[in-house]
Amino acid sequence: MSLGDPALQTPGDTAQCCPSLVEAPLDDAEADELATIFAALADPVRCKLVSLIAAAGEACACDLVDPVRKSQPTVSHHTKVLAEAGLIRGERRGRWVWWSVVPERLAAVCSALTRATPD
Amino acid sequence: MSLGDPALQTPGDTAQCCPSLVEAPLDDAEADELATIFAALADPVRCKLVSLIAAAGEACACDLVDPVRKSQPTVSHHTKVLAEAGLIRGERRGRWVWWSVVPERLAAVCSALTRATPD
DNA sequence: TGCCAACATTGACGGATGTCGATATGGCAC
DNA sequence: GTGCCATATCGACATCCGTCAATGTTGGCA
Repeated sequence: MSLGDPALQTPGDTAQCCPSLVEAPLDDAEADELATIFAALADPVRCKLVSLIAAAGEACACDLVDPVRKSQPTVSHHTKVLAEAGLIRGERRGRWVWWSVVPERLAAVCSALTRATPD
Repeated sequence: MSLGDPALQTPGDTAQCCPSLVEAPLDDAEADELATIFAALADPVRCKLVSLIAAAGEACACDLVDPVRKSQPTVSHHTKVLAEAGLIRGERRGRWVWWSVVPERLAAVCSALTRATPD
């Protein structure tokens, strides 16, 4: 149970929406949830991976190792973190895994940042 | 030089805008810049602080310690991290410091997340 | 069946980060 | 001036996290 289970499909219980950062004070659980999502983006290698995948539409994992100049296990670790945050999604095709962004998830994070912000 | 200098005013060289995460592959500097901003939000205490300040419009530092149940030095550390990321801004009034969010900065982060995202 | 390629997992290491007590700084009131 | 209060900084500690070599697992191909 290595490739199939944890990160490849979008987790069923991960709502696309997330609590608003600016509407009302967060409780502990909401703060943890938001912090986890932001933590997934709080690494330059992972930012690069998202940008590579987003710019290409989708990207094979084997094409991500060279651009970020990290080892294959390191890249695999980072894609797992991003996938568990619901930001990217992987699909197995033969021996390869193709990654794509989850635009609704990115939009939900965006919404959490600005909802009810007084301009 | 404790209160005035580093974090209280918005740093002049911190642009409100930030590189897009999804338009094109990021170079090293852009990835570092974005990751730093997200890292500022990648802690549940800091998420709570932003939500408290945003919900109140502005908030005195002395009113932030109790809600997050952390020590005063810890809260001061977190507000400094948020201010250095340009997400909040502090203003000294007498003995107190009043914090407010920088909505343009939040909007810029939001924009980086969704710009050119195919929906 | 056996081999190989792509990807995931494990274990270990070093550096970064959250936390707090103690202390320093700055400002107001007396 | 002295004393007090709000906030920032420092130093130390424990924990978390990014990284890689080694290894495991899965899928295609001969």
